[in-house]
Order: sequence, then C-alpha cells, then structure tokens
Amino acid sequence: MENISMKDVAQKAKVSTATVSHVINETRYVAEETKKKVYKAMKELDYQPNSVARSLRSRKSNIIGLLVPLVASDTSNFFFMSIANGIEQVLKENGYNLILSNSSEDLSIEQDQIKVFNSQLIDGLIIAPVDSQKHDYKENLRGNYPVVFIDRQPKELTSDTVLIDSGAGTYKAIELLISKGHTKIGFITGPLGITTSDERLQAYKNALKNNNLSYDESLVKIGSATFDKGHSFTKELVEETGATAIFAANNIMTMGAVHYLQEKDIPIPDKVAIIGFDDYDWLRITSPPLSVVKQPSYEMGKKAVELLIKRINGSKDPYDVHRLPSELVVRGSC
Amino acid sequence: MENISMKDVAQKAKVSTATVSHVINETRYVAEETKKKVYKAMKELDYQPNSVARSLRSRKSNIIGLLVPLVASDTSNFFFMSIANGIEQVLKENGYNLILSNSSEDLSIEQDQIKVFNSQLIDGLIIAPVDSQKHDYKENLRGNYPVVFIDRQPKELTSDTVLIDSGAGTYKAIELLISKGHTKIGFITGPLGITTSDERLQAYKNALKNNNLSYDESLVKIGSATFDKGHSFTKELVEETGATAIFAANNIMTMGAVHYLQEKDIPIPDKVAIIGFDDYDWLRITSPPLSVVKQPSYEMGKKAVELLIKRINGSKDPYDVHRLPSELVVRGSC
DNA sequence: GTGAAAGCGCTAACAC
DNA sequence: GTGTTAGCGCTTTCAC
Repeated sequence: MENISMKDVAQKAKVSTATVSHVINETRYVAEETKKKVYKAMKELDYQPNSVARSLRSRKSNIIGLLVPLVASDTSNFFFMSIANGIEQVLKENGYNLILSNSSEDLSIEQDQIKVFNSQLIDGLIIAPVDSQKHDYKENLRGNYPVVFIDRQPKELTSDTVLIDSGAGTYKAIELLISKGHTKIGFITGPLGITTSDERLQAYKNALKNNNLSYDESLVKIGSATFDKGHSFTKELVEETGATAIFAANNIMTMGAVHYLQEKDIPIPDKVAIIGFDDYDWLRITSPPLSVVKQPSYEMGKKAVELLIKRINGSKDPYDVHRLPSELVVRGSC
Repeated sequence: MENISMKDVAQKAKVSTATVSHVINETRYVAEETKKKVYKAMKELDYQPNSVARSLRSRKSNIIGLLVPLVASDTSNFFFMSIANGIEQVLKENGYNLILSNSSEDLSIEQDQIKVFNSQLIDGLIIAPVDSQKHDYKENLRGNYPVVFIDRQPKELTSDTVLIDSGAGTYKAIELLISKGHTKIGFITGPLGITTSDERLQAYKNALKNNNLSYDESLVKIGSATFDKGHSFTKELVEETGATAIFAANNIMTMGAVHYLQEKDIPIPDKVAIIGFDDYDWLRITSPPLSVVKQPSYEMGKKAVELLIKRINGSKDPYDVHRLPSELVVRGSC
C-alpha cells in the first residue's frame, strides 16, 4: 500500500499543504467550503497523518515514557502494573501515549533504557528508580524532557517526586499490634537501601520506641523480596524467635508469610497475628481475610501524570515532593 | 539545553554528516582514524541521536504497539500484564520498544487507539481484540504494518494469531472432576462471544458428553467477569442447584468462588471441589491450594513477538494460527 | 574512503 | 483566507 501524504491530499483538494495542515490542526481560520474539500479528499484517499514527521517538525511526540523495575516473579509486578494502568488512563485523557519500559530492577539496564528515551522520542518520563540512594540520576537524565520520580525518593531533588507515605501506614499497623498485646512483632522486608523499605523499617522502630518496647534485631528479617523468603523468614520468626505477630513490608513476602501460617495450620490471629502490604483482591480470599497497609497506586500514577504535564506545558515552579497517604485496612488477621 | 545534532558533531570532527551517520550505524567502511575523531566529537558534545528524525527518514521506528483490553478491576489485568511483560522482554532483546495501549475492553476506544497507531508510528502491532467475532478488524487495521492477534481469534484470518488452547486444559479439568465422582459440576464464565469463553464452555460440554453426563443448563452461570459475580454464582450453584464441584473459567471469578466457599466454611474439596483458571502465586495461599488450568502467558507474548518480527523483516508466509497448550495443575482443591 | 545534497512529511513564519 | 517555502535531523544515492 502506497503512503498517502499531505501533499496528495492538498493536490486532490486543490489547496496548499498549509491549508490541509491547518484544517487538521485547527490552527488558523479556514473557510467552511475549503474545509469540506479537504475533509473529502482526506476521506477519499484514506489519509493517515504521519505522526513521526509531525513530531520531528513540532518537537513534540505526545509520548510519555514510563520506566519501572519489574522482576520476573509473577507477583511483585502488581504494584507497578497497577500504577502503569493509572498512568495510562490519565495520559489518554490528555491525548498522550505511553511507552512502557522495564529496568528489571537492574541499574545498567535502566541506564540503557534511559539512553533510548534520551534520543528525543518522549515528551516526559515517569520513573521508579532502581537505585535512588546511591546512584545519581542527574547524569543520565539529561534529555531535554521533564522527569517525575515515583515510589522511591532520589537522593537529590532534581525533579518532581511522588511518594507514598508508607511509614504512616506501617506505624499504625505496628501500634495496632502492640495495642493488642503483642510484644514480639516480627518484621519482614526486602533489601534495604530503597527508600520504601527504609521508611517502613524506621516506622517499625519508631512505633516500638514510642510504646516503650525495645528494638530486638533478631525480630527483623531482611532478604530478597520473594515468596520463599517470606515463607522462611516467617518460619524462623515463629519457630525460633517466638514472634506472635508478623508484619510483612511488601506484597510478595506477605504471601509467603501467609502461606507458611496456613500450611502449618497456625491459627490467625489467635496464635500469630499478621498484617501485610498492598491491597489486592486476592487478599480477600485468605481465611481470615488479611489486614494490610494499602498504597494508593492509581492515585500515585495520576498525580505523577499531572505533575509531568504541568512541566511539559512549561511550569517553572520549584521541584516538589508529594506524599500520598497510605492506609491501614483492618480485616480479620490481627 | 541546546540540542546537539549530527551537523554539530560533523563540524566538530571535521567530517561530513554522512560519515557521522555511517559511523553510528556501521553502514559503510570508515577509516579507524576518522571513526575516532567522530566518537570523540560525539562524546564531547554529548550527542544524542534523534530517533524521530531517524524514523522519518528510514521509515522504521523500532517501536511495537501492544493493545490489550484491561478493565478497571485490580485483578483481571494480571493475565494481560503478564503477557505484556513477556512481550517487553523479548522485544528488548531485539532492539525494539513497546508502546502499551489499553482498549478497556471497549470497541470504540480500541478503534481510536488503532487510529493512533495507524499514523505511521509503529513497526508492528500485537493486539488482543475486544470483539474478535463480530467486528471486522480488516477495516481498521490498514496501517502499513504487520499485526499479530493474541488470545482471541478474529473471525477472518487476516494476520498471524497466537492462541492458548484453553479448551484442552478445561476438558482435562472437567474429566478429573468426573473421575472423582462428581456429576453436578457448576461452570462459571464471563460473557460468551469472545473465543476464549466459548472454547472453555464447549470443552465443558464435550467432557460431559464423552463421559455420558447430560448437559444441565442450570449448572452454567454466565455473567460479567467480576469477583462478585464469581461469588454469587457459586452461592447459587451450591445452595440452589446442588453442585458438588465448581469450575471457574477465568481468574477473577475463581477468586470470587473461593471467597464464597471460605466465607461459608465449606470444606474444600470434601463438600465442594473447585478448579480455577490461571496460575498466580496467590493461589498457593488458599487452603487447600487451588488446582487450576494454567495458561502460558509469557510464552504467548514471546511467540507473538517472534511472528511479528518475522513479518517486519519481510516474511510472506501464509498467515498462521499458533495454539499453545494449557496445562492442568492439580493441587488440593479437587 | 569520504562528501554533497536530496528529501522523508510535516509545521509555521512570512507574504499577499 | 490562503499559498510559498524553509527546515526539523537524519539516511542514502551519487559522485569523486
């Protein structure tokens, strides 16, 4: 199939390409009669505007990049995919499209993907950085497009950032467990060094301190964020450390923890209470239904898009960090 | 920040833009000395090639579109997101990028999104069509890029198609239930008319027939694919129709069904056996762990990409329908 | 072994 | 109200 260009339309409608362009973009007045001719020619030729040429000329692609750290495991992706979904929705309403890209939680892959984005393809980037604390993103992110960081706070404030205050939800969860009389509360987390993990552990410590409980290192288990680690950490905490309550600081380890308790027929919450992280439908089907700290992922995506579009439209406001509240959802497991 | 173009690099390196281009793309011989000069200039200027200009000129964007029908509910997306993940992975290995787009399971939104793609932006499209049986995609999909259909078979074979033979897994599941002595097997499904649902229902009927069980319409519940429908259908089947086994034909209704059984403390599988659809980590945490029909979503994404890239590279083979096998994973719930 | 220059399809400044 | 035309940054043909 041959490609129809604006020139073809212009010829057929007996007008100039400028007129065709202005009809399409409604960017200057065109007489009704002329418009009609142009529309007719477009229809007859089945004209499809070439968005690449348009982007080149207008220096605007209407495409937004999203770079998230998905790992192979089936479940850890839910959170970011949920965000992606929210972002996609809001972008569409604003006439933008989404390029989804995956850093696989690997810094060098992330840098490669950023290089792809730097080649003038996108109007803006939303990124959940792999290594927000040690790595300096200023060096890589020097494409001439605005950037919004999500979920993890970069060490320097060089862009707008949207975070979830997961500390607050964690703090409430731990306090709830304490109020129910638990003194040995196990804390299971993925690797430290990303802001979300650090924040949750800090909230755990604070809650203990403010309630006159001493911090016991043996109750804190740190390892890769996997189902199996969630499982084995819970086993250790319950069997060896004598924990009567478990807090899991991410969704996949939550599942591993629940799995262990159900497998051993340990009564929840009578023998061991548990509070998990992230709220998904599947948590409703455990028995009893799981209490969780819920993160507003959709809202985070939405907020990120709003900030990004504001920047694309030229805002020069000082960079801002937005914190969305996390919420403690109390169900039967504690 | 000013934009550095190839011209700047050429000037700095005292060569022509042609040479710079050939150095970057390794598309004709360039003397080592010259190459070095060019690389040096690129580095010093921090040159980022403009992929939009490249696409315009070379008529190749290295971008693939993916159009999937996600709906708002948190869980129904897992399947397609899992596919997206697989696709993204394989594309990256081949130097392509992914534009993710969402039809929201709505035909008119889908057509709008296809129009966006038709504007010469993408080199190929992978689509899980909303309405594969009634709607004729030939009319919309006339961009000059190859297309691969996934998950749902379009009524006419106008493109390569990758499907999962979910009928085979369903058949095995129903036969297993029959072999355990069940004669009243409830079947819960989302709306018919999409090939996957139709295929699963047909397999159910076939399994009954081949085992000399009569088909009882009151055991088949058809409705929107939601958690709550899965819940209420199961309730009706167990309380009113007297079903002793449940087969749920998609993942979200599976969850609703399990939720009902656990809520009512109905012993699984002693009182009611259940087999669900799609295999995710969270199914391991139900008690007992759920038996499911597992779909190879990653493999489907991978196969779709392979077919698409073959077409992009000019293959003129006749269109092909690939069927990937589904698998019955037997755990404790039946 | 390298350069000059046309042109991909569009937008927008300038002209009338 | 509309047309002419330069040029976005790159690839590629033709020339030497």
